[in-house]
Amino acid sequence: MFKVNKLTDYATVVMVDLVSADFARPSQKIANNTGIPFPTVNKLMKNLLQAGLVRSHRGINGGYSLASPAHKITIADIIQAVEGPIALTSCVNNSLDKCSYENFCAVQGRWNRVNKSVVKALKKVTVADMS
Amino acid sequence: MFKVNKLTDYATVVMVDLVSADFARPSQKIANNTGIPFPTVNKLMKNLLQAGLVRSHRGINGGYSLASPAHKITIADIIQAVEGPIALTSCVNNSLDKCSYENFCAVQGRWNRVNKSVVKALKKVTVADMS
DNA sequence: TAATACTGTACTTATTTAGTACTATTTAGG
DNA sequence: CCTAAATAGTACTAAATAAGTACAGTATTA
Repeated sequence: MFKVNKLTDYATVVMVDLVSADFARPSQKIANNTGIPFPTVNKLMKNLLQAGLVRSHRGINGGYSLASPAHKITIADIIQAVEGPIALTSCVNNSLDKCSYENFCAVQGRWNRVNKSVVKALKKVTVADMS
Repeated sequence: MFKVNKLTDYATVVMVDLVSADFARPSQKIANNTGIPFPTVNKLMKNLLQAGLVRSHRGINGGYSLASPAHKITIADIIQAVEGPIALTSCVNNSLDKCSYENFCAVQGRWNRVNKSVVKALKKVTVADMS
């Protein structure tokens, strides 16, 4: 089936949970709020942090908070944070894979258009829309 | 990474190849034209046939041909033929999966909007556009 | 300085995808 | 009516990916 990773799904739930956080919210609290297992939340937060979607605060009273306003963070951002660049096929420009048929392929480059179109759709929906 | 199956990618290549077929074109010829392994083409054709995207003719001089004009077959059609219903997450209406968090999930139903938007984008590009 | 909470890495298991093989069935043409 | 060409259907194996878990390390604040 054509779908996003489960982790990406979880990530949107986490992000939506953080919308209501006035201060830093620890992973454990996020896990409790959302029902996502604690270790999984931990794993997720690392990705979201590296992508700059959340800010972290260590030590007592530490935790995570959104790095930008909810209406500025898009589904495309979250997918990219968790799964890396969006590339529907390996022949799309920013793909990490390499297509072995590249040299004689009849649809060479055509997927770029599809990819762009999908990314555009994913950029239209924000965390604010999801909550 | 967020991407379609390799088989879906292959399927578009096959469909594009069939655009130039005046008569039924056998799997073996399609395999030669595209570089996709023969057994894989065979597997693919079954999916495309069941979805009604191609027509088949058995026996000598048999093969496959497009069931509709190239500009009426979309990328969304091909993805659905190969991968089943498009459901970005298991909480999307037409998903075959079942979400275990459904009852208390904060983003319940919100993915439907994203899904619709993506499907719309995928319906805009046709086999004719890819060739 | 002790408790809390993030950081980073590595590992195991489960699931999905990709590729292959084989048998049955249909059809055109000699 | 028989044979060769080609699809139809099922089942299996292996490889790749995703999901979940564990644990040792580092920073911060009370």
